[in-house]
Amino acid sequence: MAKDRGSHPDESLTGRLHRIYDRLLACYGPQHWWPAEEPFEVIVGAILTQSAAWINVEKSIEALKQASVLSPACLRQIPLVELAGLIHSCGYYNAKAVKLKSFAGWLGDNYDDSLVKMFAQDTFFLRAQLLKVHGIGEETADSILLYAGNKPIFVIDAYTRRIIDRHGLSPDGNKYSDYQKIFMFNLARQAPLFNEYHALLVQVGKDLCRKAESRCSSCCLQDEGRI
DNA sequence: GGCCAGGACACCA
DNA sequence: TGGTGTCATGGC
Repeated sequence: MAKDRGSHPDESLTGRLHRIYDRLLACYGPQHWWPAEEPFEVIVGAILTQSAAWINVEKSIEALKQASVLSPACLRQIPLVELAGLIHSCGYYNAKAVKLKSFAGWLGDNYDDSLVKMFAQDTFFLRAQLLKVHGIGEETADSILLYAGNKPIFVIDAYTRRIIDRHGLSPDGNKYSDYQKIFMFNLARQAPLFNEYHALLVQVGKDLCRKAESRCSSCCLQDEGRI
């Protein structure tokens, strides 16, 4: 699967993934993701955080709470322009308002606004259904399944790709699913593990971006290979 | 003032 | 199938 195992060619990919995880956990500690009070808030956050900084997403979610519209029924009912105004801070507000309404409409039509019913579906069937909803792509669908539904699906984002590439673990293909298979096929399929692992990858990815360099002498993974 | 942030979609070749 | 433009604010 991987082209290159970096500086530990004899070690299994599973072993390397576990070692990276252990280093990150020791360095950053538990991340306690997703930062939300309930599953529906996780889903709204997953849509709003698309290409946006989380700090700005938090402002939008707080605005939705203050306006008492953080529910599927209210999101369907509120005028589009008004909804866009509430989520102004996270950018792409017009597009994201449409996306929120699309999900709320789909949830009402298919599951009577019940996330319990929704998550009772087979995980991969549900993933396929979510991908048909306007505004929900692979990363957002997987974030919903993992962080709102506690399903063992690994989330791949730009940070994860960057870390994998820099460790010489790049898959043969460049598709989302190619990167996802690295984790799904080489780690135990446990939601708590996938939850913490992805959160830690985002954290170290942010650190690397702040340091604005591909090789980071102070990074806790520096002796793990090509970071 | 420029770049980037926990993407997705529409359009085109 | 892959590349490109668009959506857009806020912080550094």
